[in-house]
Amino acid sequence: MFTLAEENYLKALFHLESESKDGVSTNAIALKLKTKPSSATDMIQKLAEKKVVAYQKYKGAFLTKKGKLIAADVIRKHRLWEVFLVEKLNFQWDEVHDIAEQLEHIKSEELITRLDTFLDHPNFDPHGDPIPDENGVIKSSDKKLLSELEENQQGICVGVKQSDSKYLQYLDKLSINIGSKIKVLNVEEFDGSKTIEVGGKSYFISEKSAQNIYVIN
Amino acid sequence: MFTLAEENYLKALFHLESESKDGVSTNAIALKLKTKPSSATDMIQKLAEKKVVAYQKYKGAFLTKKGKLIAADVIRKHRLWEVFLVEKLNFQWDEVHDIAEQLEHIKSEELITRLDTFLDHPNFDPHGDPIPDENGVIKSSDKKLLSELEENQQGICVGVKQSDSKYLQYLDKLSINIGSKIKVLNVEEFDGSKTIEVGGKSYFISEKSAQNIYVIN
DNA sequence: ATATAGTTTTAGACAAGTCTAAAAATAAAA
DNA sequence: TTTTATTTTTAGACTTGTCTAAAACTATAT
Repeated sequence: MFTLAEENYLKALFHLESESKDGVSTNAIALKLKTKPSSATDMIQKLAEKKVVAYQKYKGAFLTKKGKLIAADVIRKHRLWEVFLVEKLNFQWDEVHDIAEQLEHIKSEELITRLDTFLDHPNFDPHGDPIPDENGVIKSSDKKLLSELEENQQGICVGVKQSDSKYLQYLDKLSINIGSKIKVLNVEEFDGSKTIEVGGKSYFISEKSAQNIYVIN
Repeated sequence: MFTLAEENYLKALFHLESESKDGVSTNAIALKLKTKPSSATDMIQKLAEKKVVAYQKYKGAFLTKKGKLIAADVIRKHRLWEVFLVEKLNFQWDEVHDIAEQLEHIKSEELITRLDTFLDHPNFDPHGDPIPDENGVIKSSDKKLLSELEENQQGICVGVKQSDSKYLQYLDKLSINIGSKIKVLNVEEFDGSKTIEVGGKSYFISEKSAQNIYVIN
């Protein structure tokens, strides 16, 4: 069983690993977790003893297979709770992170199994990030930007890149939501703006705006 | 802001106060929280400094007005989460306590407000215990046992006293659930057994069984 | 009223997780 | 290749919440 602090370190390591090829420096971890490098060193050494992290002094750390599983499980919980908060409690996409950060540490396999079922086994969280399955496997997603779609292509909205309230309200006007099917009817060559179809109606969207919306297709 | 441990002490105190007129002994608190009396003393002293507990050495402790509010809030969260677990995730009444024990410490006013709305502002948890409102006020409940009802009286099931799986399955057969309207058609004098009407059908229930079901009317 | 039993508090220790300050190792620059 | 700068680790201290053992208080019984 892992403590809250341990889980947070594993999660941070998981995210940092995917960004940098080499081992992750204790400094980078400290930065991510808003703590001091000395604290990170302490914890990484502890996690190394527990065999969830591989670590050599001054050489950085990375997750072992076991560590990756635990981290993926925490991330799974986090993202499932985010879906719950948005879909069921009507939070906006940008309001849920801090709450999910707490909920992800609730200990109960059964709870997550049932939550997953209740939410109808979602594959993506409200930010468009994939939700690992029960075995920690992350479906390699075809997540791309709406701006990358060409004429007559379509995709399902899985999230947004940056999400401030005003922008979300704008999306509401276009009836774009998670799960919305978006079809590109027309692309304007000179500025990349698009005409799209959402829910039977057509709308106009600028290239800049389309670069902020994630879709899978 | 109160820590998880502090919240648990306040909650324990809240429950213990309602059982005994005098101040609550540190021993009783330790017993309830499965810790040692010395630990309880330490914590009570700390809470006294924070003005949420009134405490005199060797004389026991009780909650101040402020302490009561905080305790009621934790209990509110606990019970709302229990309703969620049972009504939405289909847990059984006896499986939810430990999970709610964790969920009750999640910090977010907004979350609880929305959860309350999502659950349609329930007044009772699955065990029939009343849910304090946003101001910590507990509706004085008319909770009684089904066995106390007389002929032609009726009540709404708000929970059970003891709940093992087998018993819950038995209740399912009688289509008794939280919120079920139960009408007493007939009471057998010599053994207290009853004929009741639930959902348009009539069933037979023993006195012993009726003593296990909470209703309000 | 005094000895005894039971309860409650204090004192000191420990584990987890953090911090600061100083030492050690690595990387960069002259 | 030295020197200098930067990164990383160690050492020691602090906080929270717990514990054990001992001391202080209260209640009980003779």
